[in-house]
Formats: sequence, C-alpha cells, structure tokens
Amino acid sequence: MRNSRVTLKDIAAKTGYTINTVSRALKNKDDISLQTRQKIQEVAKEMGYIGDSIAGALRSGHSKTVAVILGDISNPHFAIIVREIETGLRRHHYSTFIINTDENPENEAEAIRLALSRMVDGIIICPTQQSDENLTFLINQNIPFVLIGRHFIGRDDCATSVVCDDFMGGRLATEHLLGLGHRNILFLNGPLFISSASERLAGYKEALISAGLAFDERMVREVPIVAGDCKHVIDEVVQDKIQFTAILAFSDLIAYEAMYALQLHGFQNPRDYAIVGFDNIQSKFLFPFPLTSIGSSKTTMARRAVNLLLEALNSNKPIVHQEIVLKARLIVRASSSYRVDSI
DNA sequence: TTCAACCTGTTCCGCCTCCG
DNA sequence: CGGAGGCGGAACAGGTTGAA
Repeated sequence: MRNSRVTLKDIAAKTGYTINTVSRALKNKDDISLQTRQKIQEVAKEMGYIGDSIAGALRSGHSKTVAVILGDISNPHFAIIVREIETGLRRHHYSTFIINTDENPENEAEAIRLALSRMVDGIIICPTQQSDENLTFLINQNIPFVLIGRHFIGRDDCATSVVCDDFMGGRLATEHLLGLGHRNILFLNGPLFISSASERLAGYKEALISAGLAFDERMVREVPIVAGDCKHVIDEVVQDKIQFTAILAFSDLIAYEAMYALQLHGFQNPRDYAIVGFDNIQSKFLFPFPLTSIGSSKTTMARRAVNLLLEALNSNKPIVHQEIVLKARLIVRASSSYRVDSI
C-alpha cells in the first residue's frame, strides 16, 4: 500500500518532467538547465518532498552513512570520540549510525550485521577483542573499516587502526608514581585480551623493572571495563589486605569508581593514596576530582580515523593498511599529589 | 513454492534541439 | 555539419508482496 509521502513521481507529474529529470534537478546536476532546476526545486519544496535515501542507496550502492560501533557509549571517553567522529563525517556529508556493544562479542557481531544490512559505506569500530572472529568477518565483507582505540596485535597488515601509544602510557604513568616515591602501585587493569590493557601492563612492568623493582602479579587486578563494576574488585583488594600507596587505573572511569569504592573503606584521595587514570576525559569535561591521567588527543584520534575511512571510501585502489600510533601524554593533577616520602 | 511485479531513486546511454 | 546542452527511456538495486 502506498503511503502519503511525496516522491519524485509526484513532482514529475506536477512539473511535467520525467522522474529522471526531477531526480537530477534535485541533485543540482549541471546537465539540467538552471531554470528547470529552480522550478523543480521550488515545486519539491512546496510539496514537502523528503528524499528516500534507502531507495537511493539501493541503486547507487552508497548510503553516505558510516556505522560507529563502540563498547560503552556511557563512557565519556567514547562520547567525546563519537562527537568528533560525527562532526568530521558530517563535514563530508556522511551521517553517523552509532551502535553500542556493551563490550559483548555477540552484540558486536550483531552490530556489524545490522550495519551491513543498513548498507553503511564504512565502519569505525572499537573492537571487543575476545576473539578475532568478528574482525575476520569484517575483512571478508570487503567493507572499508577502521579500528579505533585498539588493534589486533599481529594482524595489523589486514586492518587499519588508530590507537594511543598504550605501552608508553602505562610506562609514563608508572614512572610518574615511582617518581613520587611509590613502590606499591596497584594496577586496576582491563581484561588482557584487549590490546590497550596488555600494552599498558607491559609499560607498567617495564617502568618497574627499569627502577629495579620486582613485578608482583598480585598488584594487578582485572576490572571489567563496562562502567559500574569496579567496586567488588576494590572490596577484594581491601579484604586481601593488599598494601598500596598508589593506583594506576585502566581508564578515568575506573579511577573514579575506585576512588568512590575506596572512600567507602575510609581511604581518601589524595590524603591516603595517589591515583592516575587513562583517557584524560577532563580535557573535555569538568569534574570535581582533579584526576591525573594519561591521554592522547581524542580529537586527533577521531579525525585520523575519519580521514583514513574517507580515503578508503574515495579510493578505487586496494587499501594499504596502516597503524597510526598517537603519542601518550601525562597530565598531572591533584589526584597524584600524595607522596610516600612526605610521611 | 516459485516467480513476477512493485517500491523509489540513480545511472548509463542516447535522442532531440539549437547555435555557430 | 558538428558539438554541446537539455532531457528522457530503460535498466537496475534488493527486499517484499501477492498471485499462480
């Protein structure tokens, strides 16, 4: 059954031109005279015409839409990145289709299928990484995609990625705390199948070893990276009587949750311990807790991802995959002002 | 169960007109 | 006569629907 929506056919009937001419006039094609274009555009406006982009995509094979698939859009880090991506894509007349996976590989597989079924032209994805099954599926679909924030170690030849220098980030953060006299640094890390978690851990170890300290695996605790699940890890740490004077957190969000959970056990920052997060979300949001953090420019990360994807979309040549590694920076704030040698 | 028709907009190709 | 501009015809994309 036909709905009441105005189509090219209606405009063609009203103006006396064919559907073809109407379509091209509305696209402002220069093989249609300016006078005809203006007339058709005027009638289309009067009739309230809104193009059917799905029909257009069906024929042209391009929807001018990019899917952005992320693990947890409630994390401000991702929210900032999404905003930058959306702005960048809009500048090039692409719309953005955001899908959240909750860091669940099954949701991720469904998200990819949904994006493909909507005929998106490309995908920017922060992969869940529990396996490389979804990566393989993406590669086999032959659709341009860019990994953001994480990469598949050993498979950089088949996927383009934009990441932060996580190894250096882990090292910088740990060296900062060591420099403040801390020797017992608790690392609330993400699951190790995530590239950023394994590389930050490598940086953490490297800093300890360079300082002549032994790596103690009891000081590394795995925290689920979806927001709101850090408290029980802190409860365990307190229960196990783990001695620490400083904390390195996998993300700022985990750092905030840890600070909250520790407060319930009577620990106050910065009075009782120093803490360093990751992502530097305070570069864009104002929080009442000045958190020392490792960051790389989220704007640069998003722009590079968008540009790499657009290059792939606009190029007829096979994609040359590359890994872009952005420099990690330490931003010192009051949360790490506690020094061990000050007591 | 099969298959044609349909939906809507785009693209390729070609025709007609006009002008120099 | 030839080239350029302006426009139209037909094919087509892939999923859905309904008739045979």
